[in-house]
Amino acid sequence: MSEPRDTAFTGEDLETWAALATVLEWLPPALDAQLLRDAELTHFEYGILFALADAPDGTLRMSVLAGFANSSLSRLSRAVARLEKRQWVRRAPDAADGRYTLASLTSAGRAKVQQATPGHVRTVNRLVLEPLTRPQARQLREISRRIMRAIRDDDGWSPGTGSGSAR
Amino acid sequence: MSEPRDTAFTGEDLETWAALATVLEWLPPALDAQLLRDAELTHFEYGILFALADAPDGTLRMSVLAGFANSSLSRLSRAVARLEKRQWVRRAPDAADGRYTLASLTSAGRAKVQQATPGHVRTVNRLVLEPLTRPQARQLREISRRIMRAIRDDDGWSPGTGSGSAR
DNA sequence: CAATCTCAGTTGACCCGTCAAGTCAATCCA
DNA sequence: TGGATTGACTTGACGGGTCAACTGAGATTG
Repeated sequence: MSEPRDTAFTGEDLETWAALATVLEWLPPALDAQLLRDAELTHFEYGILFALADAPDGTLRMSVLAGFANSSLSRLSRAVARLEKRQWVRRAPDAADGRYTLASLTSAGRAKVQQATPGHVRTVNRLVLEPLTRPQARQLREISRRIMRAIRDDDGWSPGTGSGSAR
Repeated sequence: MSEPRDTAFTGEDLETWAALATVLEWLPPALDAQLLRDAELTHFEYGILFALADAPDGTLRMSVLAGFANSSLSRLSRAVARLEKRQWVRRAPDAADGRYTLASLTSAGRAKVQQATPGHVRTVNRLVLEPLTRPQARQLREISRRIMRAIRDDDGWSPGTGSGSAR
């Protein structure tokens, strides 16, 4: 009941893609909206604080943090600058090797994550997990992983490592 | 094997969410990258041209187009201005009612969509559809719809209709 | 022990999106 | 008929992201 997957979508595939595309478009803003409203934090900034909160001493090298946040170094640099201005993060050169920069959560920053987390978790549950049956959640995990793998294998494309890299 | 879904993720839910979050972060840039490389078009701009190409006379009111593109009117206005500068779209006030603006595909614009479509379709197939089994694709459609519904019902939140709208 | 290289991180220029304030045509009353 | 209103865009100011320099610390090498 369906055609070779190439230069045109079959009706079924088209609907699948349209549905996923809509989620891709709506979910991130919806998540951002909740965090912004309740904690004045973008999802990306929340992710930074959350990663730091889980790290020993609440401290991580910028480049490692960029890995956790799936972010280019330059994006991270600007985001951490914002968080620093709000006193939730501090930066200092690594005493052991001055090439690295260590980002650390302040205690105000730790308080912020703790305050922001429950609402965010509830939102993810409400918008993503609760609408699904258990088997669907399990499928979603597997589906997502397959798509991730496809993207990673596609052409060596992966989230920017930063800026440089002239090949 | 799992807990009440509230202030903390169970391991399983955490993995599901982490996997989906990664797709949310990687897939749109991957799609954009292909279109940008092969057609110098963002996914959003492509969507505009595509919607116009499907419309009678290749013409649509800006506000209707905004609906198709899931976009605020102001975002659309800027994007169409870019497409107009590249001669793929023309704008003119609706002769029948000067409050409306009609956006029309030029013939160069129609050629552009036709040239860009096959590569884009192939990319969506490669990154999303082909990695999945048929039942998974079907599940993904249902899962996406459930999430869409949850977002829409959440609090009346829906993609911005534009800017105005106090309240 | 300099000249060079490498690599982490920062920053300037620019692009795109949002929000809020215009603009302007049509319509609605008074 | 003319002054407010409504609704469809458009636009200025601004925030945040990317890319491509740039900076500066440590490793490498002659």
